[in-house]
Amino acid sequence: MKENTALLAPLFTLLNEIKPMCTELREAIMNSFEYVEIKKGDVLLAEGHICTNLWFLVNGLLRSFHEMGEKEITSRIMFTNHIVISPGSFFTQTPATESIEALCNSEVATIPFRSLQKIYESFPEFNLHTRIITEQYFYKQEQRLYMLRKHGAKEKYNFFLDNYADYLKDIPQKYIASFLNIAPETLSRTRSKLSKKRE
Amino acid sequence: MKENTALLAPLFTLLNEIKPMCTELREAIMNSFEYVEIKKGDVLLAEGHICTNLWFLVNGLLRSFHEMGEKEITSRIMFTNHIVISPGSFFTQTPATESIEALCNSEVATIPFRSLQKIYESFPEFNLHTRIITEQYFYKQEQRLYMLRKHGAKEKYNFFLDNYADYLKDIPQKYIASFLNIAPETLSRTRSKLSKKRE
DNA sequence: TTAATTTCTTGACTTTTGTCAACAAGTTTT
DNA sequence: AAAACTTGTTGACAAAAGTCAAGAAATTAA
Repeated sequence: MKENTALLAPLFTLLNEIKPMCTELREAIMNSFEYVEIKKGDVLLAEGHICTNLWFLVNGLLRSFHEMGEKEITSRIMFTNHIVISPGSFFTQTPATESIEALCNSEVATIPFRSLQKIYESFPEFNLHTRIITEQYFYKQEQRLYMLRKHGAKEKYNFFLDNYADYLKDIPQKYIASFLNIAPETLSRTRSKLSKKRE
Repeated sequence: MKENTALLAPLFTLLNEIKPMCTELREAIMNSFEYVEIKKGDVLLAEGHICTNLWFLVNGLLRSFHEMGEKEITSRIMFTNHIVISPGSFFTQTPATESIEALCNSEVATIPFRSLQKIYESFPEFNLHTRIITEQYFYKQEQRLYMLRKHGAKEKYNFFLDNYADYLKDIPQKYIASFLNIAPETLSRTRSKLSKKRE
């Protein structure tokens, strides 16, 4: 598990910025994570299953999605250094209403829910770190809500450009469209209008 | 401050269900809250100000909103026993991008950010409680995101009925409309169609 | 590399929702 | 209680986005 040290460095930076952790806690965390390589299209979590693991996305791109009628809605797009769970399912250990899959070959470090609970029991001070992290993700979600309330495909797509520009080429457009809650055709037209303006 | 005992009972029920708290912690919390009565239309937090307080809504109805172009968007509707903050502003103590106001005469118990931090310092175990609560609110927010992705005014309004039926009469329709991200006229028409179907 | 499959683009058309405006119904205020 | 103001309803129309379909472009598989 020594190799975890390097892979999890960004995670530990994050945690130590919140509050430096004692050696024992660091090791407990380190030893609870397992490194996994996943391929494009691999499903980390399938709808109906319990999200028993938390993933730290060491490198790559994931999306969560769920069925809406006949169509598939992309609910989140997660990139390198993201902490990934299906919130409702992980927090309460009940079946997930969404799936999570890899958009490209990715590397993740994963920790089971049970291991995380044991860490909480052994190191109550770790609750501080996860409280802060949850607050941060909470706030990001607020911003996503704000985006969905924007009227106009143009404005929604601009929000996407502002926040996900680096990953633009790696995300199929149909997923971006459903993430923005617009039809793929509408996104296509919006993009072509925007590029004409730039000429 | 004795009277706080009764007013905060629902809050303590919530906290004790997560994990029973020691007497000292209970008292520290109790003594940090201040009881305030607010009137319909009172503004608890104004856009641009820092959200320095957390409120526990003992009784009443609040909404958060922000300007979008020329219009006002209602972002949240909060009722009795809700914990109320402006997330981004409270967590990071930076100016809020939204306002919070009372939709009817309400009673709140309020605790300053600083007092809360002192409690965290004196009782690190309290992080567990707020972590769990943040997780719960996080999940509720996911459901709101799910709602906004629903197509059709009808479906959005039905979501509202499912989740806020009890408060329907106390919330002006124009606020419901902006909460659902539809024009007030559209909501009015949707409602009349629905009531015709029921005949 | 070619064939097969998937994704993206574009056009024509439909549906939904937004906008503006006038009026009705409620609330407040005086 | 009447006047002033706000909120909700309804109609006519405009704008935006969704749907269906066909073909182009790009990916993936053979």
